[in-house]
Amino acid sequence: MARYQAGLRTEARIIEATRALLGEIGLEGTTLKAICERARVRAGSFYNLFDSKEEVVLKVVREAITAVDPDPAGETDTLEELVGAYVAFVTGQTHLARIYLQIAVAGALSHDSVGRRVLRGHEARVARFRTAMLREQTELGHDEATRRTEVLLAMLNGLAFRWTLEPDFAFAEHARLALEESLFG
Amino acid sequence: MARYQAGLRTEARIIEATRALLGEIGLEGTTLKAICERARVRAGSFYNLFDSKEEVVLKVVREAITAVDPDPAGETDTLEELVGAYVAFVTGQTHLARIYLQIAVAGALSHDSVGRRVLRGHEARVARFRTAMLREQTELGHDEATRRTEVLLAMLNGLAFRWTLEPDFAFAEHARLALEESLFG
DNA sequence: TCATATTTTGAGCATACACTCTAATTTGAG
DNA sequence: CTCAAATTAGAGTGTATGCTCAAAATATGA
Repeated sequence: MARYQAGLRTEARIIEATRALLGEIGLEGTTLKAICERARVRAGSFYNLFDSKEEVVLKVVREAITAVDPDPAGETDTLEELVGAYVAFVTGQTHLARIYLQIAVAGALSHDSVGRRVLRGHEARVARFRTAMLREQTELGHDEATRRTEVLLAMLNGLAFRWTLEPDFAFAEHARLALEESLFG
Repeated sequence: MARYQAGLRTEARIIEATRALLGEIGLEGTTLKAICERARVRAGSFYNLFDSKEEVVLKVVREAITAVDPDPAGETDTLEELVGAYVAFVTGQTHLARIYLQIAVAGALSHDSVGRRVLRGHEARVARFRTAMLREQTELGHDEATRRTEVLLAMLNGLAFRWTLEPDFAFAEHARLALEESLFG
């Protein structure tokens, strides 16, 4: 399995091309031909490195699902920091954010394992946000905190969704202000 | 253009089949073959009634986009009624709700006119929710009401999105309770 | 430099797709 | 009942897709 440098570089180019296509054009437009053209590679080279188109796509999709939860090791986050991290991800990693939203809605229907993965990621996020919320509002019960966390995350996802429709939408501002004044603070 | 009954029934079957497939399997799985099988029709019959597959799909998609804003004539709605209508749509018209979310995220990227249509629908909804909000909280300025409306709608879309991942999710309850306690009341 | 492993090529394959065409059947108004 | 119009069937077309394969080109360690 020892590999040459050329192969590793090609693999990286293919992954990058797939990520860009998924984010810019979507699942439908991410064909093998498109990936190969963007990565400047012939089909044969592609299949020397990957078993199938699905393999790269899923690799990138998993990357996107994971990336929605940045710094998963962090234990001392405040709610504000967590929201800030989410905003930073969406506005920074545009491609991955778009892929995440697409997959979560469309991919969940078709590919079952992807749907489960998205759900697991969401549940982990709920747990992390809830911990932060309970630290700041100790009077809340576990269930009540869960409920509010779900609503907060729904709001963030909804704002990301809104920003997908119109890139000029002031995503960060809406998220920040809504957090400040609402029931979540 | 006078039509026979048989043709009208077939057309309805095709539309219904397309709607079901889009809602259950998604855009990717909604092939001509699948539509024809579900509608019990051969390809020839399909093309006797529609110019292209895209025509039916767009017809159903437009239907979904419009349906997200039920009772658009209503003038005396309260915020609570508007939220209730949204919840009723999502939980009642499952197929259309799923299609709407899919299209808004994925379709908006590919088919530009669809993206614009979704955005227009959203803006109309913002206007209607804002009117209701201003009626109940007269101290709010126009901009502040717009901002809060965007957040409220983002929350509703996000909860719908969440419910897409897990049909057992208590969508209606979360929406109702969040409205009651939050900054929107 | 040589030998071997890896990578690249590009023509080509099978399949699934959206769509067409003509002949046959069914409909419904007169 | 008649007959033109509407509908249907289903084999068939062209194209795009994901993918294969054998041979050529290139990289790496000794």
